[in-house]
Amino acid sequence: MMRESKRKRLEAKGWRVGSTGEFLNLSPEEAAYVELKIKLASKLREWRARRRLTQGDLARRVKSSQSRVAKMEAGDPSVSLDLLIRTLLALGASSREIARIITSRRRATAA
Amino acid sequence: MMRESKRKRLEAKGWRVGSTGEFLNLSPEEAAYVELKIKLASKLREWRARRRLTQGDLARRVKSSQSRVAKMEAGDPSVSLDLLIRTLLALGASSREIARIITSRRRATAA
DNA sequence: TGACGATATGTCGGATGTGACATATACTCC
DNA sequence: GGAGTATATGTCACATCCGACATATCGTCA
Repeated sequence: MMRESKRKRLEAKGWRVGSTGEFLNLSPEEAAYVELKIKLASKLREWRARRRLTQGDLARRVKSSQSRVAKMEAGDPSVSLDLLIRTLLALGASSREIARIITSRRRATAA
Repeated sequence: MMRESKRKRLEAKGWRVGSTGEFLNLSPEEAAYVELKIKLASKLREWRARRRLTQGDLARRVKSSQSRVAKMEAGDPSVSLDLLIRTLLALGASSREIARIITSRRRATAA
């Protein structure tokens, strides 16, 4: 399956700003994939912020590294849905909560 | 993150039969991960069966191969959540539908 | 200003995942 | 029994992902 090729063009910049660029040349499923990732990513950051943990703390908890956590929270292309979901599960999220995250409407990022 | 190590012991056989072996030595999040995978996997098979497509047909549609589709539908350890979700998205599933699958209660496999 | 703590970005070696192919198994229908 | 079609299983080369490390950027406090 393709995907990463097109993704690359994205990460050059942008796509965190608006509403996840359908205005860019993403196929519907690519857009949906990125949307999903961003939702999980920002939920993860939210979770961590609420408990006032540093990325390093969180990393230790799920046996990862600070840099990878940063990438997770940024929805970096090098992070898979798989890792995001496993991480949330490792933090005790239930499948119901995961589902809620997935259906949630994404709140505007910054102003 | 560990995971695959333990998983290996599973695939020797079993784990498709009962209720996804908490009776095996899986940590809660590992169990949840496998559960999730199985739900998506069986939904995929269901989707395909309903349209009376062969695995080969489906594979062509999502640019994969018959064997990988078989593995996806079997929830094989070599298949990531990522691939399962991307495939469902590629088949036109909405995030809402994905979420529904995730929360769904799994029906008994065979008798 | 500088020092400090937190987060971001870049890179790399090794681990996992992926499509493809070969082959095995299963199930008709003749 | 064989032929034909579908699905399962094993393997492999190549791609992608991962944790780790180094380093850069940012924010705050003195």
